[in-house]
Amino acid sequence: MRIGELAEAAGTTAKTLRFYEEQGLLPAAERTASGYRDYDPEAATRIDFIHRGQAAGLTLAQIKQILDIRDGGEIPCGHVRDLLDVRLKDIERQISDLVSLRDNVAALRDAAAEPEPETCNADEVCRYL
Amino acid sequence: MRIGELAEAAGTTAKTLRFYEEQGLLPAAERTASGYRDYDPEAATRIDFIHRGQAAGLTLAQIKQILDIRDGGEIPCGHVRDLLDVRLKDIERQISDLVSLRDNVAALRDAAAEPEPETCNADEVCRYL
DNA sequence: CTTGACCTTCCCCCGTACTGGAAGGTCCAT
DNA sequence: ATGGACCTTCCAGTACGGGGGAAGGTCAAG
Repeated sequence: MRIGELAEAAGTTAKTLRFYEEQGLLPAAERTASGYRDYDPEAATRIDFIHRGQAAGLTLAQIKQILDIRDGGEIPCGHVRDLLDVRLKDIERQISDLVSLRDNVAALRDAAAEPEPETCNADEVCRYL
Repeated sequence: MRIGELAEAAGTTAKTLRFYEEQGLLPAAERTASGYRDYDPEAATRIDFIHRGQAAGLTLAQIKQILDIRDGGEIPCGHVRDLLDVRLKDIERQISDLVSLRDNVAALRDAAAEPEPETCNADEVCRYL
């Protein structure tokens, strides 16, 4: 099948598939006599996997690591678990950072809710920030 | 004072200050006869304000909006409040997105905690993702 | 007078995951 | 044979906040 068909089947674009190939996430496709990429319909499975990885917040580089292990004939379960573990800790850290930020921003906004401009002085630009 | 001194006083780098000037966050400094930027030590206050804005998660473009209002002789309280309001909603959305993601990733990781590689098949790359 | 630290402008580079567009070739139907 | 939809490669740009380094000028100390 051609790149456009595969892209539609996998819910993405031809442009993105060429990009994935360039990044090493998809193997170089076979070519027709005229140079068109000719895909096995099963390639869609691999693209689905990439999408699942993205949904889990993995970067393309991390997804590529998993794919490389699998392509090397090994079973990537262990690495997947490690990546998920690291990713989970990272997400937790992001959440707690954002929660702190939310509290700070909320406090600032509340202070700014009833502004008393006359107490502002130009030196500090805005006393509510 | 020279750009390097100001940078150190404000906890940043000369490079960043030139960048801020280029972006319109800092007014063009006066120049010495030989072309060196010559700052008023009070410029540090403005840089501190930029840092406070960044700490509140505002972009440089948003901080510039506030600065422009202040530089226009108006009081930016209202705009600051609006920006903080929008920022707060955005942070809350990010938090709830991340919480959902955390739950999904945690479930995947737990499933991968005791892998049964024999039940994996190459077609799906990794059944734990 | 020289050395070293500082300054100037300039343009390119980082990561992330694409997207847009130009210039040209191909496939299929009419 | 012609039109339109598709394909190819390559180059550039997006948002964000800077960083790296070259080529050259300047300043103060020794």
